[in-house]
Amino acid sequence: MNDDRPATERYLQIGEAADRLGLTQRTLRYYEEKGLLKPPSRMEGGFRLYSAEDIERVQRIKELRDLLGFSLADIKEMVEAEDVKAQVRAEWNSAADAAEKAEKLRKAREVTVAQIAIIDQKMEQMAAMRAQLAGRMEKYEARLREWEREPGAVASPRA
Amino acid sequence: MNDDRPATERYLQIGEAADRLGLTQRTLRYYEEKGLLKPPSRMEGGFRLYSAEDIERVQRIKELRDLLGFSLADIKEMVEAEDVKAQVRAEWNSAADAAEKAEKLRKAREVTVAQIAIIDQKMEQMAAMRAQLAGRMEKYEARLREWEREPGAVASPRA
DNA sequence: ATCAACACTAACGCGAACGTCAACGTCCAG
DNA sequence: CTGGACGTTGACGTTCGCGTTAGTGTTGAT
Repeated sequence: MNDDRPATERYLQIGEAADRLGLTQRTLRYYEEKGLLKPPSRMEGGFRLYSAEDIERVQRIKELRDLLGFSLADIKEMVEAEDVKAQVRAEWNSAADAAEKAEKLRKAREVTVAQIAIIDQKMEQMAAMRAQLAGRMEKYEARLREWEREPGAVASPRA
Repeated sequence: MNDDRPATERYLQIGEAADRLGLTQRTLRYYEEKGLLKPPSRMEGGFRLYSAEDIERVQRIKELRDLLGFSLADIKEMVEAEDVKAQVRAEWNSAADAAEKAEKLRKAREVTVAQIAIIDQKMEQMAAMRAQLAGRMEKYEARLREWEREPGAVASPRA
Protein backbone atom coordinates (compact mmCIF):
# COMPACT_ATOMS: atom_id res chain seq x y z
CA MET A 1 0.00 0.00 0.00
CA ASN A 2 2.66 2.50 -0.96
CA ASP A 3 1.29 5.88 -1.96
CA ASP A 4 4.07 7.49 -3.98
CA ARG A 5 4.07 5.03 -6.79
CA PRO A 6 7.07 5.04 -9.14
CA ALA A 7 4.97 6.01 -12.13
CA THR A 8 4.84 2.40 -13.22
CA GLU A 9 2.34 1.74 -10.47
CA ARG A 10 0.09 4.54 -11.54
CA TYR A 11 -1.31 2.05 -13.96
CA LEU A 12 -4.40 0.15 -12.95
CA GLN A 13 -5.08 -3.51 -13.43
CA ILE A 14 -8.40 -4.37 -14.89
CA GLY A 15 -10.02 -5.08 -11.54
CA GLU A 16 -9.47 -1.71 -9.98
CA ALA A 17 -10.02 0.04 -13.27
CA ALA A 18 -13.42 -1.56 -13.53
CA ASP A 19 -14.28 -0.66 -9.96
CA ARG A 20 -13.36 2.97 -10.35
CA LEU A 21 -15.22 3.24 -13.60
CA GLY A 22 -18.29 1.47 -12.34
CA LEU A 23 -18.05 -1.11 -15.07
CA THR A 24 -17.20 -4.79 -15.15
CA GLN A 25 -14.00 -6.35 -16.35
CA ARG A 26 -15.96 -8.04 -19.05
CA THR A 27 -17.15 -4.70 -20.33
CA LEU A 28 -13.63 -3.34 -20.53
CA ARG A 29 -12.45 -6.38 -22.43
CA TYR A 30 -15.49 -6.16 -24.64
CA TYR A 31 -14.82 -2.55 -25.52
CA GLU A 32 -11.27 -3.44 -26.36
CA GLU A 33 -12.44 -6.35 -28.44
CA LYS A 34 -14.79 -4.07 -30.34
CA GLY A 35 -12.07 -1.56 -31.06
CA LEU A 36 -13.38 1.17 -28.80
CA LEU A 37 -10.27 0.97 -26.66
CA LYS A 38 -6.82 0.62 -28.06
CA PRO A 39 -5.16 -2.41 -26.52
CA PRO A 40 -3.71 -1.25 -23.21
CA SER A 41 -0.17 -2.06 -22.16
CA ARG A 42 0.48 -5.31 -20.36
CA MET A 43 2.61 -6.71 -17.58
CA GLU A 44 5.11 -9.44 -18.24
CA GLY A 45 2.58 -12.12 -17.63
CA GLY A 46 -0.03 -10.51 -19.81
CA PHE A 47 -2.11 -8.62 -17.23
CA ARG A 48 -3.65 -5.49 -18.70
CA LEU A 49 -2.41 -2.15 -17.39
CA TYR A 50 -4.61 0.88 -17.90
CA SER A 51 -3.06 4.32 -18.01
CA ALA A 52 -4.77 7.50 -16.88
CA GLU A 53 -5.56 8.32 -20.50
CA ASP A 54 -7.05 4.90 -20.99
CA ILE A 55 -9.31 5.52 -18.03
CA GLU A 56 -10.36 8.91 -19.30
CA ARG A 57 -11.18 7.42 -22.64
CA VAL A 58 -13.46 4.90 -21.05
CA GLN A 59 -15.12 7.67 -19.08
CA ARG A 60 -15.92 9.47 -22.28
CA ILE A 61 -17.30 6.31 -23.79
CA LYS A 62 -19.53 5.87 -20.77
CA GLU A 63 -20.83 9.38 -21.12
CA LEU A 64 -21.57 8.97 -24.78
CA ARG A 65 -23.39 5.77 -23.96
CA ASP A 66 -25.34 6.81 -20.87
CA LEU A 67 -25.90 10.46 -21.55
CA LEU A 68 -26.49 10.51 -25.26
CA GLY A 69 -27.50 6.91 -25.72
CA PHE A 70 -25.33 6.09 -28.69
CA SER A 71 -24.60 2.58 -29.82
CA LEU A 72 -21.10 1.29 -29.35
CA ALA A 73 -20.69 1.32 -33.12
CA ASP A 74 -21.50 5.03 -33.23
CA ILE A 75 -19.23 5.70 -30.32
CA LYS A 76 -16.42 3.90 -32.03
CA GLU A 77 -16.57 6.26 -34.97
CA MET A 78 -16.62 9.25 -32.67
CA VAL A 79 -13.64 8.30 -30.58
CA GLU A 80 -11.76 7.29 -33.68
CA ALA A 81 -12.28 10.68 -35.21
CA GLU A 82 -11.20 12.17 -31.96
CA ASP A 83 -8.00 10.20 -31.94
CA VAL A 84 -6.96 12.36 -34.83
CA LYS A 85 -5.89 14.93 -32.31
CA ALA A 86 -3.34 12.74 -30.59
CA GLN A 87 -2.36 11.20 -33.86
CA VAL A 88 -1.69 14.45 -35.60
CA ARG A 89 0.27 15.63 -32.64
CA ALA A 90 2.46 12.55 -32.81
CA GLU A 91 3.05 12.62 -36.55
CA TRP A 92 3.41 16.32 -36.69
CA ASN A 93 7.05 16.26 -37.61
CA SER A 94 6.96 13.26 -39.81
CA ALA A 95 7.00 14.07 -43.47
CA ALA A 96 3.46 12.77 -43.73
CA ASP A 97 1.02 14.28 -46.17
CA ALA A 98 -0.02 17.67 -44.83
CA ALA A 99 -3.25 17.79 -46.79
CA GLU A 100 -4.27 14.49 -45.33
CA LYS A 101 -3.71 15.76 -41.83
CA ALA A 102 -5.84 18.79 -42.51
CA GLU A 103 -8.52 16.51 -43.80
CA LYS A 104 -8.51 14.49 -40.64
CA LEU A 105 -8.72 17.59 -38.55
CA ARG A 106 -11.70 18.77 -40.52
CA LYS A 107 -13.37 15.43 -39.97
CA ALA A 108 -12.73 15.63 -36.26
CA ARG A 109 -14.22 19.08 -36.14
CA GLU A 110 -17.26 17.90 -38.06
CA VAL A 111 -17.86 15.10 -35.62
CA THR A 112 -17.53 17.48 -32.72
CA VAL A 113 -19.96 19.93 -34.24
CA ALA A 114 -22.44 17.13 -34.75
CA GLN A 115 -22.10 16.02 -31.15
CA ILE A 116 -22.68 19.52 -29.89
CA ALA A 117 -25.74 19.84 -32.08
CA ILE A 118 -27.14 16.62 -30.69
CA ILE A 119 -26.50 17.75 -27.17
CA ASP A 120 -28.24 21.06 -27.79
CA GLN A 121 -31.22 19.33 -29.28
CA LYS A 122 -31.49 16.88 -26.42
CA MET A 123 -31.18 19.60 -23.85
CA GLU A 124 -34.01 21.51 -25.46
CA GLN A 125 -36.25 18.49 -25.41
CA MET A 126 -35.31 17.72 -21.87
CA ALA A 127 -36.11 21.24 -20.81
CA ALA A 128 -39.53 20.90 -22.40
CA MET A 129 -40.09 17.60 -20.68
CA ARG A 130 -38.97 19.04 -17.39
CA ALA A 131 -41.47 21.84 -17.68
CA GLN A 132 -44.21 19.39 -18.44
CA LEU A 133 -43.33 17.30 -15.41
CA ALA A 134 -43.15 20.34 -13.20
CA GLY A 135 -46.66 21.26 -14.30
CA ARG A 136 -47.86 17.80 -13.49
CA MET A 137 -46.24 18.04 -10.09
CA GLU A 138 -48.11 21.22 -9.38
CA LYS A 139 -51.39 19.47 -9.92
CA TYR A 140 -50.49 16.57 -7.71
CA GLU A 141 -49.44 18.83 -4.92
CA ALA A 142 -52.47 21.04 -5.26
CA ARG A 143 -54.67 18.00 -5.02
CA LEU A 144 -52.79 16.76 -2.00
CA ARG A 145 -52.89 20.10 -0.22
CA GLU A 146 -56.59 20.29 -0.81
CA TRP A 147 -56.81 16.95 0.87
CA GLU A 148 -54.91 17.97 3.94
CA ARG A 149 -57.20 20.89 4.47
CA GLU A 150 -60.50 19.06 4.19
CA PRO A 151 -59.89 15.34 4.56
CA GLY A 152 -63.47 14.42 3.91
CA ALA A 153 -64.49 17.06 1.40
CA VAL A 154 -64.83 15.48 -1.98
CA ALA A 155 -64.98 18.28 -4.49
CA SER A 156 -65.69 16.75 -7.86
CA PRO A 157 -62.77 17.69 -10.10
CA ARG A 158 -63.42 19.99 -13.05
CA ALA A 159 -60.04 20.16 -14.80
CA MET B 1 -61.56 11.55 -47.22
CA ASN B 2 -64.12 13.25 -45.02
CA ASP B 3 -62.69 15.77 -42.60
CA ASP B 4 -65.38 16.24 -39.99
CA ARG B 5 -65.21 12.76 -38.60
CA PRO B 6 -68.08 11.68 -36.32
CA ALA B 7 -65.73 11.31 -33.36
CA THR B 8 -65.57 7.61 -33.99
CA GLU B 9 -63.22 8.24 -36.86
CA ARG B 10 -60.88 10.33 -34.82
CA TYR B 11 -59.39 7.06 -33.77
CA LEU B 12 -56.39 5.80 -35.63
CA GLN B 13 -55.73 2.32 -36.84
CA ILE B 14 -52.39 0.91 -36.04
CA GLY B 15 -50.90 1.73 -39.41
CA GLU B 16 -51.47 5.42 -39.33
CA ALA B 17 -50.74 5.59 -35.64
CA ALA B 18 -47.37 4.02 -36.25
CA ASP B 19 -46.63 6.39 -39.10
CA ARG B 20 -47.49 9.48 -37.14
CA LEU B 21 -45.47 8.32 -34.18
CA GLY B 22 -42.51 7.28 -36.21
CA LEU B 23 -42.68 3.76 -34.89
CA THR B 24 -43.60 0.42 -36.38
CA GLN B 25 -46.79 -1.51 -35.86
CA ARG B 26 -44.74 -4.20 -34.25
CA THR B 27 -43.44 -1.76 -31.70
CA LEU B 28 -46.93 -0.63 -30.76
CA ARG B 29 -48.10 -4.19 -30.32
CA TYR B 30 -44.96 -4.96 -28.39
CA TYR B 31 -45.52 -2.11 -25.98
CA GLU B 32 -49.05 -3.27 -25.45
CA GLU B 33 -47.84 -6.81 -24.92
CA LYS B 34 -45.37 -5.59 -22.33
CA GLY B 35 -48.02 -3.66 -20.46
CA LEU B 36 -46.75 -0.21 -21.36
CA LEU B 37 -49.95 0.53 -23.22
CA LYS B 38 -53.34 -0.38 -21.96
CA PRO B 39 -55.14 -2.44 -24.58
CA PRO B 40 -56.70 0.04 -26.99
CA SER B 41 -60.27 -0.23 -28.15
CA ARG B 42 -61.04 -2.40 -31.16
CA MET B 43 -63.28 -2.44 -34.18
CA GLU B 44 -65.79 -5.23 -34.71
CA GLY B 45 -63.29 -7.33 -36.52
CA GLY B 46 -60.59 -6.81 -33.95
CA PHE B 47 -58.60 -3.96 -35.51
CA ARG B 48 -56.98 -1.77 -32.89
CA LEU B 49 -58.23 1.80 -32.56
CA TYR B 50 -55.96 4.31 -30.89
CA SER B 51 -57.45 7.35 -29.20
CA ALA B 52 -55.70 10.69 -28.90
CA GLU B 53 -54.75 9.86 -25.33
CA ASP B 54 -53.31 6.57 -26.46
CA ILE B 55 -51.16 8.43 -28.96
CA GLU B 56 -49.99 10.92 -26.38
CA ARG B 57 -49.05 8.13 -24.08
CA VAL B 58 -46.89 6.55 -26.70
CA GLN B 59 -45.25 9.88 -27.33
CA ARG B 60 -44.30 10.11 -23.70
CA ILE B 61 -42.93 6.59 -23.80
CA LYS B 62 -40.83 7.51 -26.79
CA GLU B 63 -39.42 10.49 -25.00
CA LEU B 64 -38.56 8.51 -21.91
CA ARG B 65 -36.86 5.99 -24.12
CA ASP B 66 -34.98 8.27 -26.50
CA LEU B 67 -34.29 11.22 -24.27
CA LEU B 68 -33.59 9.59 -20.97
CA GLY B 69 -32.63 6.17 -22.20
CA PHE B 70 -34.70 4.14 -19.78
CA SER B 71 -35.49 0.51 -20.26
CA LEU B 72 -39.06 -0.39 -21.12
CA ALA B 73 -39.37 -1.99 -17.70
CA ASP B 74 -38.45 1.29 -16.03
CA ILE B 75 -40.79 3.19 -18.28
CA LYS B 76 -43.58 0.84 -17.42
CA GLU B 77 -43.30 1.70 -13.75
CA MET B 78 -43.26 5.37 -14.54
CA VAL B 79 -46.31 5.44 -16.72
CA GLU B 80 -48.12 3.19 -14.32
CA ALA B 81 -47.55 5.59 -11.48
CA GLU B 82 -48.71 8.33 -13.74
CA ASP B 83 -51.93 6.56 -14.52
CA VAL B 84 -52.93 7.29 -10.98
CA LYS B 85 -54.03 10.69 -12.13
CA ALA B 86 -56.63 9.45 -14.57
CA GLN B 87 -57.57 6.65 -12.24
CA VAL B 88 -58.20 8.88 -9.28
CA ARG B 89 -60.20 11.21 -11.45
CA ALA B 90 -62.38 8.35 -12.55
CA GLU B 91 -62.93 6.87 -9.11
CA TRP B 92 -63.28 10.19 -7.47
CA ASN B 93 -66.91 9.82 -6.67
CA SER B 94 -66.87 6.15 -5.96
CA ALA B 95 -66.89 5.31 -2.30
CA ALA B 96 -63.37 3.98 -2.65
CA ASP B 97 -60.91 4.29 0.17
CA ALA B 98 -59.82 7.91 0.41
CA ALA B 99 -56.59 7.15 2.21
CA GLU B 100 -55.63 4.79 -0.55
CA LYS B 101 -56.21 7.44 -3.16
CA ALA B 102 -54.02 9.86 -1.27
CA GLU B 103 -51.36 7.20 -1.09
CA LYS B 104 -51.42 6.74 -4.81
CA LEU B 105 -51.17 10.44 -5.37
CA ARG B 106 -48.17 10.60 -3.12
CA LYS B 107 -46.56 7.80 -5.06
CA ALA B 108 -47.21 9.58 -8.32
CA ARG B 109 -45.66 12.72 -6.96
CA GLU B 110 -42.63 10.80 -5.80
CA VAL B 111 -42.10 9.31 -9.20
CA THR B 112 -42.42 12.70 -10.80
CA VAL B 113 -39.92 14.21 -8.43
CA ALA B 114 -37.52 11.42 -9.22
CA GLN B 115 -37.91 11.98 -12.94
CA ILE B 116 -37.25 15.66 -12.59
CA ALA B 117 -34.17 14.95 -10.53
CA ILE B 118 -32.87 12.62 -13.18
CA ILE B 119 -33.48 15.19 -15.86
CA ASP B 120 -31.68 17.86 -13.88
CA GLN B 121 -28.75 15.58 -13.32
CA LYS B 122 -28.52 14.65 -16.96
CA MET B 123 -28.78 18.23 -18.07
CA GLU B 124 -25.92 19.16 -15.81
CA GLN B 125 -23.75 16.42 -17.18
CA MET B 126 -24.69 17.35 -20.70
CA ALA B 127 -23.80 20.94 -20.09
CA ALA B 128 -20.41 19.87 -18.80
CA MET B 129 -19.89 17.67 -21.80
CA ARG B 130 -20.94 20.42 -24.11
CA ALA B 131 -18.40 22.76 -22.60
CA GLN B 132 -15.71 20.18 -22.99
CA LEU B 133 -16.60 19.64 -26.61
CA ALA B 134 -16.70 23.34 -27.27
CA GLY B 135 -13.19 23.64 -25.88
CA ARG B 136 -12.03 20.83 -28.09
CA MET B 137 -13.62 22.54 -31.07
CA GLU B 138 -11.69 25.68 -30.32
CA LYS B 139 -8.45 23.80 -30.58
CA TYR B 140 -9.37 22.15 -33.82
CA GLU B 141 -10.35 25.41 -35.36
CA ALA B 142 -7.30 27.22 -34.10
CA ARG B 143 -5.14 24.53 -35.60
CA LEU B 144 -6.99 24.73 -38.88
CA ARG B 145 -6.82 28.52 -39.06
CA GLU B 146 -3.11 28.33 -38.42
CA TRP B 147 -2.93 26.05 -41.38
CA GLU B 148 -4.80 28.33 -43.72
CA ARG B 149 -2.45 31.15 -42.93
CA GLU B 150 0.82 29.31 -43.50
CA PRO B 151 0.13 26.14 -45.41
CA GLY B 152 3.73 24.93 -45.20
CA ALA B 153 4.73 26.27 -41.83
CA VAL B 154 5.02 23.40 -39.41
CA ALA B 155 5.24 24.86 -35.96
CA SER B 156 5.98 22.05 -33.57
CA PRO B 157 3.08 21.95 -31.10
CA ARG B 158 3.77 22.63 -27.48
CA ALA B 159 0.42 22.02 -25.81
C1' DA C 1 -69.46 -10.51 -54.63
C1' DT C 2 -64.99 -9.41 -55.14
C1' DC C 3 -60.58 -7.46 -54.56
C1' DA C 4 -56.85 -4.79 -52.75
C1' DA C 5 -55.33 -2.81 -48.70
C1' DC C 6 -54.93 -3.35 -44.18
C1' DA C 7 -54.85 -5.84 -39.72
C1' DC C 8 -54.45 -10.04 -36.45
C1' DT C 9 -51.87 -13.70 -33.86
C1' DA C 10 -48.20 -16.81 -33.21
C1' DA C 11 -43.75 -17.97 -33.64
C1' DC C 12 -39.17 -17.79 -34.87
C1' DG C 13 -35.01 -14.74 -35.71
C1' DC C 14 -31.55 -11.38 -34.66
C1' DG C 15 -27.94 -7.98 -33.28
C1' DA C 16 -26.34 -5.47 -29.39
C1' DA C 17 -24.20 -5.56 -25.07
C1' DC C 18 -22.80 -7.78 -22.06
C1' DG C 19 -22.98 -12.23 -18.13
C1' DT C 20 -21.12 -16.50 -16.89
C1' DC C 21 -18.40 -20.46 -16.71
C1' DA C 22 -14.31 -23.38 -17.45
C1' DA C 23 -9.63 -24.18 -17.64
C1' DC C 24 -5.61 -22.28 -16.99
C1' DG C 25 -1.71 -18.78 -16.01
C1' DT C 26 0.34 -14.88 -12.98
C1' DC C 27 1.53 -12.18 -8.91
C1' DC C 28 3.23 -11.56 -4.58
C1' DA C 29 3.12 -11.86 0.61
C1' DG C 30 4.62 -14.95 3.96
C1' DC D 1 7.93 -22.15 -2.91
C1' DT D 2 3.38 -22.13 -1.94
C1' DG D 3 -1.36 -20.45 -1.47
C1' DG D 4 -4.84 -17.33 -2.43
C1' DA D 5 -6.14 -13.38 -5.00
C1' DC D 6 -6.21 -11.79 -9.37
C1' DG D 7 -5.98 -12.08 -14.43
C1' DT D 8 -6.31 -14.44 -19.30
C1' DT D 9 -8.68 -16.40 -23.22
C1' DG D 10 -12.33 -18.81 -25.37
C1' DA D 11 -16.95 -20.05 -25.78
C1' DC D 12 -21.53 -20.38 -24.84
C1' DG D 13 -25.74 -18.12 -22.60
C1' DT D 14 -28.97 -14.29 -21.72
C1' DT D 15 -31.88 -10.23 -22.05
C1' DC D 16 -33.77 -6.52 -24.49
C1' DG D 17 -36.16 -4.56 -28.20
C1' DC D 18 -37.89 -5.20 -31.74
C1' DG D 19 -37.85 -7.46 -37.28
C1' DT D 20 -39.80 -10.81 -40.15
C1' DT D 21 -42.53 -14.29 -41.94
C1' DA D 22 -46.59 -17.17 -42.38
C1' DG D 23 -51.19 -18.02 -42.41
C1' DT D 24 -55.59 -16.03 -41.77
C1' DG D 25 -59.24 -12.58 -41.12
C1' DT D 26 -61.39 -7.61 -41.80
C1' DT D 27 -62.61 -3.48 -44.19
C1' DG D 28 -64.30 -0.61 -47.59
C1' DA D 29 -64.74 0.68 -52.26
C1' DT D 30 -66.27 -0.85 -56.75
